[in-house]
Amino acid sequence: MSFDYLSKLNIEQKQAVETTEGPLLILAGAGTGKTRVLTARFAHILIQKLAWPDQILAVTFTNKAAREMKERISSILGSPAEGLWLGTFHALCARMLRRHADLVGLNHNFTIIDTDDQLRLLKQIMIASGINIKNTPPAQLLNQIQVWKDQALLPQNITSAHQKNLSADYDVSLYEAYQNRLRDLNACDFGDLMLHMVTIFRQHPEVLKLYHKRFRYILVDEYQDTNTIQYLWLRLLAKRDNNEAANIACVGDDDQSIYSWRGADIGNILRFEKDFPGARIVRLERNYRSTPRILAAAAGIILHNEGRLGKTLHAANSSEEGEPIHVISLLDSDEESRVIAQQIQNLHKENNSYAEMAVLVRAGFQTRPIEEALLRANLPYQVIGGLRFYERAEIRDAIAYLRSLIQPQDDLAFERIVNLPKRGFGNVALSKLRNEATLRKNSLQETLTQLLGEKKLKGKSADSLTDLLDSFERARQTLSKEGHVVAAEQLLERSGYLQMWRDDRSVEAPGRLDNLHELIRALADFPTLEAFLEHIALVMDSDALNQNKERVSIMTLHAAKGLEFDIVFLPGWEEGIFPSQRSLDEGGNAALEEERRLAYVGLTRARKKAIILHAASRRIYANWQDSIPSRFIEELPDDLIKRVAPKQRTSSFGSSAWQRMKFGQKATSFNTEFTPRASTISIGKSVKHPRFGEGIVLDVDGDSLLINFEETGPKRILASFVEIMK
DNA sequence: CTATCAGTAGTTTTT
DNA sequence: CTACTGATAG
Repeated sequence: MSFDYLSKLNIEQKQAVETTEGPLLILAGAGTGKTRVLTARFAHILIQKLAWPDQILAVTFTNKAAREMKERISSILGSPAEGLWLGTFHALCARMLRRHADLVGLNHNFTIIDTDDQLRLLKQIMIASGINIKNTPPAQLLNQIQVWKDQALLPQNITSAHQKNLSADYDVSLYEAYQNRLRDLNACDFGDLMLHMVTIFRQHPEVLKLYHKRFRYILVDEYQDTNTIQYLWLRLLAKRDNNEAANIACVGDDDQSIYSWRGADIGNILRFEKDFPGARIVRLERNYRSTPRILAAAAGIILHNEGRLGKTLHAANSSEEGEPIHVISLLDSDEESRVIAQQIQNLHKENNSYAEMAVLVRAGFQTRPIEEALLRANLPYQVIGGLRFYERAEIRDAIAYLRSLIQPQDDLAFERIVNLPKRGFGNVALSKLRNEATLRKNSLQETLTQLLGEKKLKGKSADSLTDLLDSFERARQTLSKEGHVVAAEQLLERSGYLQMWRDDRSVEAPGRLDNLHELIRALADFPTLEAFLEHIALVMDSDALNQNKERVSIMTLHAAKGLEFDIVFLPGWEEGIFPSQRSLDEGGNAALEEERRLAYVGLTRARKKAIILHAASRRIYANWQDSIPSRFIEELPDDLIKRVAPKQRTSSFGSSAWQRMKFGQKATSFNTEFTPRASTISIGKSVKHPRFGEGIVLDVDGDSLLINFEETGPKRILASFVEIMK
């Protein structure tokens, strides 16, 4: 057998692959071939026959990473990799929990509920215990419960020390009540998937032993992002009774730990050698992605952090230094967006593909002005992140219908759709039904069926509810006869849910209908509704669809981790924005270091070119705010950057703000083709825009024109994007 | 029960 | 500015 997976590896990578026995920490810097090593290691263990496929546990954080790994393993092996224990922490825990559910009082077919359901449930519990929801928001407690769960804390483990972030109005008994209610509903929230498994491992050593026997090798991706419970879960699985060294290999990069606010504990990776005595450490420092200049700039920033394991990236292909990092200083945030659009346009003319450019922002609100600028310049873009397919309201509604169909006792799902479309059954009636259901110790759906049978409900609402229940009944029959796809479609149709959107005259309605049809289509990819629901509960990503599109990507720095682009724009490098004020206020120096790691992540996304921008004045919501350049700009080594500033303008723009800019005096002439043509354009002229068509100029403000378009009405457009008509 | 309005808050979010 | 929530009127 000759599998050519080792020859492509460098010496450190090879070492990481071939050191199969004992604990191993692979410190893999950005762009050093981490995924390649992980998959090669996996394949190596199989090919050397050190273990069977089902004796390796491979854990990732994202479904995307799991999918990628699976594909690459298959391609090394030359056959599809089946039966692997490869997946996200949550997916793997769900798989285990289905086998041992009874040990925590659940049935094996438990439902995994989403955030909406969690909140609704907790709200009900709080109202039931007479708490004023207005003063004590359920969301706050829910958040705390999640934090507790991430720390592996059960209700009985909560002490006053764990509650100091929470007002006294939130009693711990609420957490207990929430857990009890979940158990009664045969449901789990996301945190429970891990919490229950850790609980089971701790209370039932015989179960843990099963997995000890099974897993000979453990691989963990993104170890720097593990939180306490994930760490405990791993340690329980890795540490054996006889103190024999576990074959656990963790890959991570302490410099890319950016999720502490979600409970990720950078200490886990820093502590690795202590946790696993005799651990070996392999550093991957050869970067195959970026130019030496970009790497040096990133290094210059991250050097300011303390408490690192220490690691320096070297460019593997260092024949050319590469371009300096551009730092563009601008007057205001509007100009920032315009310059980004302008530069994208220029770079595209120089044969750079849109798909190889990305704009990485610190926070979501920064995307809108950039989107607008790209839209005006008629440049193709996509915003990554935001609402994912399965988070859209109509999809969640449809899912609630499907859950109610196969699990009539799923009250949370039923509540969501009982009055959707409107069936004259609002909050008042719903809480009456809830009370009645509690009395009868029955599900909402069953209780409603009984009440209708007893003729306890009358009028229009009784009719439409009878219709609803009838739709469920018929769909259940269809399910057994014609399969789940037909049944699902029939249910959504007969219940009037699809019609509700057809009747909706809003602009979003057609899109929502499309999504619903897409959902029905996707059902065919799964053998059963149960399999489909499990998939969407755990595999909520949909970015597999968006690849290879010839578009500029706009996303947050967090969302960009793991991705790479030729050219990366980094706007908003201003104190208060990046580093984020809120972060600094709440987390002090630790938070500043995390912000700095974010900057490091941002820069190392770029292969060839990184462009940092900052503005002296930024529009935040309604008003303008002055801002000074980010300290991270000052931390960049001077010889690696090139400062670029627009021409000093004579227009009415705030020159006082400009004066306050730290780099104002250094500002050189703006050297891109950013040429306002306002001089030739005046009020009353007819102009033509590639996207909006023809219009009349109503107002001129510098290079920004107010144009009344024939088709779309007045819009603000950059002068360079329109043509003057004779 | 539903529609409308006023008031409020507004980092990051792999599952 | 806007998107979401809760209270109030119809």
